[in-house]
Amino acid sequence: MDYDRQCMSDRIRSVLTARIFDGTLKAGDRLVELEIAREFDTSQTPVREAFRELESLRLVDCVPYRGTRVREISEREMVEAYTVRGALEQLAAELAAPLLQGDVTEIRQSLGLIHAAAREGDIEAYARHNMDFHRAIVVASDNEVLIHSWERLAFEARVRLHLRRHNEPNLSLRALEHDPVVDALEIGDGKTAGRLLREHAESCKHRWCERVRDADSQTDTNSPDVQQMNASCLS
Amino acid sequence: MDYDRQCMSDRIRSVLTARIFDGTLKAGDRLVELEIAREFDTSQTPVREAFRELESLRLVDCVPYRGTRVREISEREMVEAYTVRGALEQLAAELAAPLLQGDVTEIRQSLGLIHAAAREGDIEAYARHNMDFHRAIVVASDNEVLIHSWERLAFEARVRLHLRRHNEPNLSLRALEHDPVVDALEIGDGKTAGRLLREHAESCKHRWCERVRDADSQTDTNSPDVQQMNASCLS
DNA sequence: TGGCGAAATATTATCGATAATATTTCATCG
DNA sequence: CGATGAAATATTATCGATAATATTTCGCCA
Repeated sequence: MDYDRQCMSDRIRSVLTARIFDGTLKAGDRLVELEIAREFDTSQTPVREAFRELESLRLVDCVPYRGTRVREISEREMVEAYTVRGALEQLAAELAAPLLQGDVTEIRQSLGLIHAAAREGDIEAYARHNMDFHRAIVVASDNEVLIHSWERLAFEARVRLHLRRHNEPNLSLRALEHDPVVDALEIGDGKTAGRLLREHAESCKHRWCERVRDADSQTDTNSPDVQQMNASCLS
Repeated sequence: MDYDRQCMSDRIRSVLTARIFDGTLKAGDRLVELEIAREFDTSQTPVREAFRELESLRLVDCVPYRGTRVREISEREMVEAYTVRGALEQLAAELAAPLLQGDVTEIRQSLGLIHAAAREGDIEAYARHNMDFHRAIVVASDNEVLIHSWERLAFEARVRLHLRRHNEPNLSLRALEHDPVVDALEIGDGKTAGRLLREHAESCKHRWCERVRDADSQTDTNSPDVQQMNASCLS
């Protein structure tokens, strides 16, 4: 049997997800069912199903009889997500440390790629490898529910949003925060690794807040709205 | 405008959710689209949309061209969920404590109802008020992302499953674990409240594990499969 | 008797059309 | 002019039917 079978609705969902992640679809953009149906040369039905899934991933908002739009990610939600992420990754590190038994080769490999991307100033690559790094730790916890909860934060979108906000002045400096985490995991010290990861999340959050404040004060007179800000970030 | 508008698919979703929670639909049960469509006197389309939402709530499993079933909740997943729940509620307490400013009236009210239900041996009421208690703390964190992550654990189903596993020998004793949490919150000690909540989740997890072990050793010869176990628990 | 494969059956995935609802346009009136 | 509301338009929600796929039944043969 063909288990890789893909329904039309699944294809549509992945394409739309990718577009939201890569910024082709910006926060607030309207998604019209028949338009997308035409694009995929299909009927309305699979498009609607795709929308429902995107909605439960919190990537879009559906309002009955009024349509579907790419969800705004408010500054507040961003901060909240960092907080939750910190707690989940702390737990992940604590669970992962005894399971890894000192074998952090995979995680250290991601770390190497992070540093390389930082040196070259490649923001896209940095974001990707950064996600891989954090995901590797979460997956190492071997707790499916935790992995699922973490994935649902859809941090990928948020990380890219974050890095594009302004050109990160010092990507390499930021990358260095990851090193002691791996060192702690290697010697099986989950508590320390967890604490460091949580602090890392907090420091990312604070950097984000500072930037938003800076950006707001610059454009204070004519554009104080978060909605606009997010739209431009994702583009 | 009528913002309470309910689509057919939403109605179907809520009814099916309720049936899964209250045990009318048991783990493993098949859900046939046209059967449900007939029952609600509607077409297949809204039923399918409802299924998609239930799937993203992890209440059912959909396999392309093979149908939809109520999801099994394995023993392992149960344990994993307790672990994640502990971490999320710990964070919630830490965030909530400074915001509550000593006002724990609502939380203490839930606690009273928990004790009352425990005294009367009313398992349904205990489960309900227990959820209200924990939710009240999570909501008090005022972190939407955290609240959402916690709700998604769909702990309601799991708590009922847990309590019905066998008649809880001492509901009142168990209820007492909640009291020091509220005391800590009242004096603004979020760290302690959080630690206690996490320990509470751990102790629930361990009680659960012991029971599963007991039940397994009893029926060891003819029914060692978790699948069957969960099915009967939900009934 | 038991395994194999083709028809029969059951069910899901998708379609094209229509009903229900929201939004826009625009003529009318004060 | 600006407000108002009815028609026109756009879009979503649902329908009934069909195509695609999986499962079952059952006759056939070794």
